Amino acid sequence: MSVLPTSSTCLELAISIPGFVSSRSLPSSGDHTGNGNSMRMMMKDLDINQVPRDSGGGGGGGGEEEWTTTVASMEDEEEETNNDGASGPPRKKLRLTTEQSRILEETFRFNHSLNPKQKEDLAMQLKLKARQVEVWFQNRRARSKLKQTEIECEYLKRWFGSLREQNRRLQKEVEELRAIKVGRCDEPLHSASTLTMCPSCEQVAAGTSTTMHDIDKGPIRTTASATNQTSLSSKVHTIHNHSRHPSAAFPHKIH
DNA sequence: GTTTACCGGGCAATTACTTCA
DNA sequence: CGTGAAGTAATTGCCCGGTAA
Repeated sequence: MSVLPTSSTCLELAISIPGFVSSRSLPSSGDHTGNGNSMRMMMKDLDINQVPRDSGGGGGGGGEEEWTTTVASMEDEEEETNNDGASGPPRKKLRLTTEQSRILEETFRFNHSLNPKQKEDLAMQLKLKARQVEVWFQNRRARSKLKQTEIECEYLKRWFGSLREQNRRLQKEVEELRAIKVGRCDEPLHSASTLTMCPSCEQVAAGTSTTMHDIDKGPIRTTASATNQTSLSSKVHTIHNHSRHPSAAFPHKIH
């Protein structure tokens, strides 16, 4: 795992987390209604599979116009119209009805991809083409993944920020300890009354002939810094422990 | 058993259309 | 009314696994 700030002043991250799998399609009950379009759709519950037969005229007539379903016929028309050159008619875009969207979302909750039979059945139920159902699921998976990525990115940004803050505090503490060490240059180095080790380092030291940790090489605790809430060594240990698997602690998962 | 060609499905990137503020 | 932003349906191109020859 590496979290590399692209710049020191910016929180943009270049992240690579070995073994971290980003939101492998799981049934979702969360965000599927989250797109802002549902409100628009509610307000304008128009069956956009249908277009006015007289596309040129009318002008705001609206409700009384005669509508004709284009979905089923669009493909047929495609084959005809595609022949007449590169500049064919402008691509018409389907807008799903609220009911179609609801059913698609409902299906997506239980199944993030469909087999051909399911696709065909759903298409028939929704009066859409199988290809349209397929495209919807494809786009829906992409949206789901995007949302998950955004959440993870947000989390990593916060994590990076707290690590940076932690690092800043530790750097400061190191400076303080260095200052203390320099100030005591004259004193004997084996002053056990003023320098102690953290328990784990003490164990290691007991098995060796080490009598003193260099501040740059290993943890050291002074009576002065011990009066602070946490020692440098314990902080280092904390960071070791906490920093190892940040991705394991992702609080939110989109399903 | 291995290689090759073909096919279908999924995905990323992109385009294009629609709606709204 | 024109415009930009946002949302999303649709397209394109590539990759990969399965399968038959």
